[in-house]
Amino acid sequence: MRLIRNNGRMPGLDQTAVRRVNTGVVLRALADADADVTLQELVSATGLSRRTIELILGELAADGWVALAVPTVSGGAGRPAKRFRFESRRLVVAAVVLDSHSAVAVIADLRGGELARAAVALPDESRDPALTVALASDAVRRALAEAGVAPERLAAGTVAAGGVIDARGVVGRLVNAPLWSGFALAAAFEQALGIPFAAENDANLAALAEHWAGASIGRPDSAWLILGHRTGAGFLLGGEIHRGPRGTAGELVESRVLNLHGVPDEAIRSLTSPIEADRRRAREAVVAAAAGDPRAVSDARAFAEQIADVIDVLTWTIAPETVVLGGGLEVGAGVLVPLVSEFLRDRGTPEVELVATRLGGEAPLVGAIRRALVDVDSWLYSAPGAQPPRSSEPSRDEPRELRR
Amino acid sequence: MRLIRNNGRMPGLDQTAVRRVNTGVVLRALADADADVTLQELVSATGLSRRTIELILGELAADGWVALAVPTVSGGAGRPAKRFRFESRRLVVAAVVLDSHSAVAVIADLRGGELARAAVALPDESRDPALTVALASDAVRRALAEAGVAPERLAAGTVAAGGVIDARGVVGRLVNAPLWSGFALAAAFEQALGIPFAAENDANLAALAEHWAGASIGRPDSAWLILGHRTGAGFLLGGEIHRGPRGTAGELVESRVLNLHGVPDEAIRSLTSPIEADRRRAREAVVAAAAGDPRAVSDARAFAEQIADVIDVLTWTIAPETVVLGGGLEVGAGVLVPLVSEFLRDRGTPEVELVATRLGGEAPLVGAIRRALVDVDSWLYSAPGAQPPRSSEPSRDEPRELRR
DNA sequence: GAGATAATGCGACTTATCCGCAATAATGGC
DNA sequence: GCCATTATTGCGGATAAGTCGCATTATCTC
Repeated sequence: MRLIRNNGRMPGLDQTAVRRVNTGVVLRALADADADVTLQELVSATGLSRRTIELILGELAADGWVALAVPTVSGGAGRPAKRFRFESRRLVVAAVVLDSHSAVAVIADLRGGELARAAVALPDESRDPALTVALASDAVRRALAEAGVAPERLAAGTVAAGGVIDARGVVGRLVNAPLWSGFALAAAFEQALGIPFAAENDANLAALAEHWAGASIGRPDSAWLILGHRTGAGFLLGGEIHRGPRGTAGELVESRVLNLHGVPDEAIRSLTSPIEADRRRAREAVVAAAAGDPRAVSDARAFAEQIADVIDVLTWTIAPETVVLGGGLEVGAGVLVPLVSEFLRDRGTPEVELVATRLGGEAPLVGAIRRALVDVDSWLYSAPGAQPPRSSEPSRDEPRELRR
Repeated sequence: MRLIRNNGRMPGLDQTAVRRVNTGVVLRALADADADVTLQELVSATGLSRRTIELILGELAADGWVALAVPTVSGGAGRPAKRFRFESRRLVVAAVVLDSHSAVAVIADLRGGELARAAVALPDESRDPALTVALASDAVRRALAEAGVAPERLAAGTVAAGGVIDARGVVGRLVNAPLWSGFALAAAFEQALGIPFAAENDANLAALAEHWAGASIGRPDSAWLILGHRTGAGFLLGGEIHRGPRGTAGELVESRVLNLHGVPDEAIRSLTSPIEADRRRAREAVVAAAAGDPRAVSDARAFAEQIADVIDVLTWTIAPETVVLGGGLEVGAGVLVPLVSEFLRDRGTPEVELVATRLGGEAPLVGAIRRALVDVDSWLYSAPGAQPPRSSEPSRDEPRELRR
């Protein structure tokens, strides 16, 4: 007699849910604080009573999430308040960035701070997914060792790569690497490292990074755009990556209608080239355009017009509030932004904020860190019904109230 | 000493929050049930104990949200269970659809069922926003009276209109109606009727409607598309309307890059015309194409190619899982869908589900009902920290535990 | 060293959930 | 028609977790 549908909807709550949520709220407040905090500060931040916070802190301290800070020198009169410190290395995450020639692995703490980094060259053009994952996983382990963190503390990871990657971390099509098509990239890293792993398009992660700690802070609807030698976009909607059901969102270069393939040979387009010599020539073209050299200005205008066309299309579809020029374009932003804005005005495109990346080439890596942290957050901080990671529990003395 | 940021994050919970949430869970289970339900059924649907549900039902009944159903004839042995009925008319919502010639107002109950409808002709081409709102509000009041519902029970409303409308219900640009530019449409209805009102683009509401009760059920990432005489799209991402910060998402016709203005004169394009004679000719063209008439087939192919081009662009940006052909196109779906699919294959566009509207011309209206219900849901069913409507409380005996 | 000040530690009270027993109201066989 | 069977109801009591407030404690200032 199934008269009532309850398709995965929220189940009823009991008191223990309250404690679960409140524990998360307190932990989050601690993690977000700039410095060690007092009970009073937690009271005003969470709205909970001091007594409750006291009890929760007791449990958190017993499980190693917080520690009493050294009895710092106090300011005013009265009994000095205890200060509590969030143990941001209680767990760490891994970020991996793959390109055709190398892999970089970074270990970061729960606040996103980088603890260690390791790089590895990938066999020239071998393009073997399994080998790549093996080498990159080794790099993660080396970085972990260098950071001096026990492997059990590694809670989650994210790998950034080019091309179409769907929500389950399966590669759709990698430019120039047919062997990767259909490869379960995220699952391969999960297998190799024994922790939950996500795989995401690098432009999407760059967009996430800029929103977290870059040029689009406070702009939850933004796009990260690269054009020229490479072409792609990453979209953030409501602060979350928008990849679409098959991961195709952002791979503008694949559209034969938009036709961004036929790349003319203006030097300025090579700002996004992976080859240093090309990039140097492109930078020279930017300087020349800035100086008013007619040929360089004409080239820059042609490039800017193509950028404006793409932004116009984005405005009537994805409708970002902000567009971040990334992947090398930031070098030419001084010349390009005014030109692009002019073309947009000509087309009657509604105003869009146009800014240059602030994270530069680090953007995909920073985004991968952030992405992994979001995964951890989802089970670490409250959220009734959240699930702890599947593979390996980070530690035996996991706090009970966070377990289920 | 603001060391802790708590920018609108979730505050701590106390026990009353549990009751608030559980009350909402029970109410939602009641509302979602197909028929009157027993306590046992609520237990299995919510996971709460019978005792708790009993207490909550007592409060809900006292406040008029549920009633004891007639002691229906029972089936098996044992004491027959009481059956509870959700009072779906405890509150109602209003949906208004504006086009250039008329306004339609509908009153619907909390399950979305239509209770009454009223229409009004708008003065020919007068295009006065204030007058339009006044006439449409009168239609709402007439429908309310016809439904026999006390005005205090009207909880929220939504108005559907063409053009760019931002998240606060301000009109950006209405095709052929410059007087409307910048008009605060939602606020005008709020003023006139004294209840929270939303204003949304009609294509966006159509997309919402198809997902709720039409062709894209179970497809939270979908697009509703219309091309030809009229051109526009509505996007649903994660089950919610995606309009972009300025409401520009979906107004593809505005893009000079996509250039969907220059409408050739193939008869089949007039499927989306507001003029009945044009539509009849278009339907004849569809029949002719289906019969193999060379000229008609050629026209249909040209139209299908343009549709395919738009879908290709959407795939690499919005990336819908499903595209619903609406606003008259459903008539030609039999002819158009295969042709569009063929063009998409040619372009290498990843597979997209392509379906015809199931709600037809009612889609924007149904979407407006749904949109208003979503507003009500947000404060009616649980959600700690939810706000009741601003303007007029629906009734004096509002349940206490739902108030704050 | 005394007073002022602010944080801590803890007991008492409240809210809301869950558990389980006894009472209740139908059905159906004899 | 009566009684056993059965599922539901009604309600008292235990438990979890949050709030309030008083007495205590630790530090600074004069």
